[in-house]
Amino acid sequence: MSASDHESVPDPARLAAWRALLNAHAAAVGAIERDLATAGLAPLTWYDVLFALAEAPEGRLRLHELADRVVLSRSGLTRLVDRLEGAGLLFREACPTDRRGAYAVLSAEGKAILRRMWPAYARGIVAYFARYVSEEEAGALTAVLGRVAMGDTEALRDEAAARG
Amino acid sequence: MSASDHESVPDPARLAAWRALLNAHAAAVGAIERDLATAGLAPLTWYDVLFALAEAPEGRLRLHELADRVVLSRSGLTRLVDRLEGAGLLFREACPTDRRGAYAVLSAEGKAILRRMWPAYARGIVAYFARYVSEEEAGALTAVLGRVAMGDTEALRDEAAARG
DNA sequence: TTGCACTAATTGCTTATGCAACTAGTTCGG
DNA sequence: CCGAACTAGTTGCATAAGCAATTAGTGCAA
Repeated sequence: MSASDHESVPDPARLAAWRALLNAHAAAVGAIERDLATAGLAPLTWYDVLFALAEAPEGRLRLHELADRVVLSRSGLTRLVDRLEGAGLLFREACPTDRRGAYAVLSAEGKAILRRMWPAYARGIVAYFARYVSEEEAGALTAVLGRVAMGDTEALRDEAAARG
Repeated sequence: MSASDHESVPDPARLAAWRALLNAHAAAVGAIERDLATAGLAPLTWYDVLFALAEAPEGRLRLHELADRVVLSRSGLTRLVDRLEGAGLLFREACPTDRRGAYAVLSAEGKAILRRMWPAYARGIVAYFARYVSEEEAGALTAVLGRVAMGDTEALRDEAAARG
């Protein structure tokens, strides 16, 4: 490492991994998205939102929490929730303790759509991703990519800790 | 595995890996894209195209090849090339052996932009991705995700082989 | 209690992307 | 040589996503 680099340039191995991540994501997501559309089903982003709600207690989440989980900007989430609400898959509910806020609440129809989408989505995950990944590799991927996904949050916490 | 599953549902380990892939990609790409925009630089897709051209012999590639490399639809690529051509970073050139076709050719200014973007992009890759990945993990990621990225092509070849 | 800095969500605007349809050109069988 | 099937690239249309600005509400500090 030269003095001027400050570790700011990735080495070839990590760079190759980065390019592989971009290509794998684009190929797999693109293919799954196409299959879902062909089958007349909702797009992946809809599934992500409905799934996040289904996982949450009482099937409800504040909009900003939802934005974090599906990794979408606030404005993007507002409009995505608009579309889902228009389709009857969820509804907004005012937050009693904070009058600015709203919950997104999964509706019965939303749950039904979630169940209906899963088989097709699962087939896509297997056909375009899981098929190429061994059990051990899956564990490794989860560990590494989990750290990458947490990056933002972690960095913020680190900075806060350094400051405070 | 039940008889009706036909391996069409991913096991928990691979499913977790899939979700980690989605989240890691969204977080890292989003952060890098934001940093580039803040620095007044071109978006990632521009870099990808210019880079693909820079790698190709004579800095030129047929448009459909370019579409494959950057994993974009044909129409998407047409418009992306429009924007890059408008910015003077590349130009179209008619293909002498196929009058339907065109090359995208990297311009001198395109090369310059590519060089100018790299430091910022590299910093982003390190800060939001490489930082969380060890050398061995990088190798494993490249291998696994490389297979995933190749998926499409491979599947088509397999089918062709099975048919022929 | 009043004012100020902050957060939650939405909206206007701009840009990016895909599908389907189209034009143009190639290729191959008969 | 001719037409049918295919490929290259572009365009119309619809949709998705982000930033910046806006509205509304919270909470802390003097």
